[in-house]
Amino acid sequence: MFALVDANNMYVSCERVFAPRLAGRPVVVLSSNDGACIARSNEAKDLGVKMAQPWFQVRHLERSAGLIAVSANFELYGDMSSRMMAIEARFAPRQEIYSIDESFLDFAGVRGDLVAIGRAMRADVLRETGLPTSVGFGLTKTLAKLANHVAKTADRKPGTYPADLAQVCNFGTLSNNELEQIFAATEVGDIWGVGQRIGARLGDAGVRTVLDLVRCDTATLRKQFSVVLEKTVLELRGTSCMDLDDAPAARHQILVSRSFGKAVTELSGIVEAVSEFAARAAERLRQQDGAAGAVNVFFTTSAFRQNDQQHSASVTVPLIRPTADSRLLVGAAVQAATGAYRTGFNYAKAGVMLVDLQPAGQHQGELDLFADAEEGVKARPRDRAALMQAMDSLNRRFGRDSVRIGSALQVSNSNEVRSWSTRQERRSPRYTTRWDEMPRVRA
DNA sequence: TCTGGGGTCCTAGGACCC
DNA sequence: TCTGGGGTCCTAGGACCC
Repeated sequence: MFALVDANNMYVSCERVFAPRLAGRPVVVLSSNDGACIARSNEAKDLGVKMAQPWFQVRHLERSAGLIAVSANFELYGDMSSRMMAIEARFAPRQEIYSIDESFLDFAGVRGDLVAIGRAMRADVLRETGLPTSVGFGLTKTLAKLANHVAKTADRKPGTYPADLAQVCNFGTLSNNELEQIFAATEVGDIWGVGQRIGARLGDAGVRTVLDLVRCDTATLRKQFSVVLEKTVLELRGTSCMDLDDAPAARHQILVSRSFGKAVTELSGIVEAVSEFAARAAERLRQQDGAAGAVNVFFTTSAFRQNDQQHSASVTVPLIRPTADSRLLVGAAVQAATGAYRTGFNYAKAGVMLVDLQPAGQHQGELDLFADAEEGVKARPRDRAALMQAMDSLNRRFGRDSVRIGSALQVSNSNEVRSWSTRQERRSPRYTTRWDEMPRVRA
């Protein structure tokens, strides 16, 4: 038996823990540049705010409906997430952390009333972190996801599903008949693995509810759609096709990308941004003890600005050998950006992707063959690793960017506000991860 | 004026090989 | 006129997730 536990409106709930004035109010959390709504409280959903909806489209609700918007504070959310995950892990032998606000738990072999266990887990998470959660139990991961959807919806919109399934929903206790009624009341698009495109195509074929879908012939689905959809249907019928993954492998790619706060036209701005993104990606690469075989750099104009000439560049630079050295990775990114840059465009977004990732130190044998080819970076591998380690630990201790790669600083002084950097005008303090931003209690 | 930032998996088709 | 066949590997793109 699997459980899927997730926080309700995670980002908004995190903000509410430290700002009680947000309780009961319509609240949205905004993406970088305060561009779009990436989380909504139930009250904001009721006002009709859609996921990923541009802020300028709903901004009028600030005055007319008391909508409150805050900038995303990912440092806070990440820390709250790890606290929540640790509590959930106490309740089952195995846990897969699926996203910042969701984990699957494997209850195989656990005895007792699962609904009672689910309620106890909710209560612990709420008491220890302040975050409200929903819990769904099912024979497969897809069913657990659906049970979770039922738990949340029964709580939020009474009438859709039986009221006693609110907050904690265990499909294991339902009869076939009851389960069919739930399937019939759920649209295919609400299923894990069916998005907009597939949902629309299924709709065209007359398959609208989950009940319609589970009655389809799997071989036909496989032929007309994909094995992914076939697996989804098998899982809905109770045949487990997806295992719990409690030992996540290292990432296959590392991406750092950002929309600019203001359009960038000069090469210098692109180079600055790309340098910083590459340095940030390299940090993450070293965290997983990996090395990158190639660096991809892209930058693009905005398709939303229809009067602008459009241009997208994407260049991949292979490295002489896999590395996690920020200097080499930043160098490669700058080289790629310089080569692909074209003058006369309003660039709106850029990114750096590290690809061909592999465990660090796999290529020890061939090292010195190529040493001279890495221009400007003269260091033996061991010195190189030590230097990067020192840089990472200084940055951890004294704050991000205490030590940086030179080329990221060449163009503009680090103290001045760079034109491309993102705007976040409404960010809350990082209450749980910065000493100087901790909440204060007045006696 | 203003439109997120990460990831994963699968598939089709081309390059290449014998 | 007729112009092999089967396999692997890689990449780009599409779909999905939160």
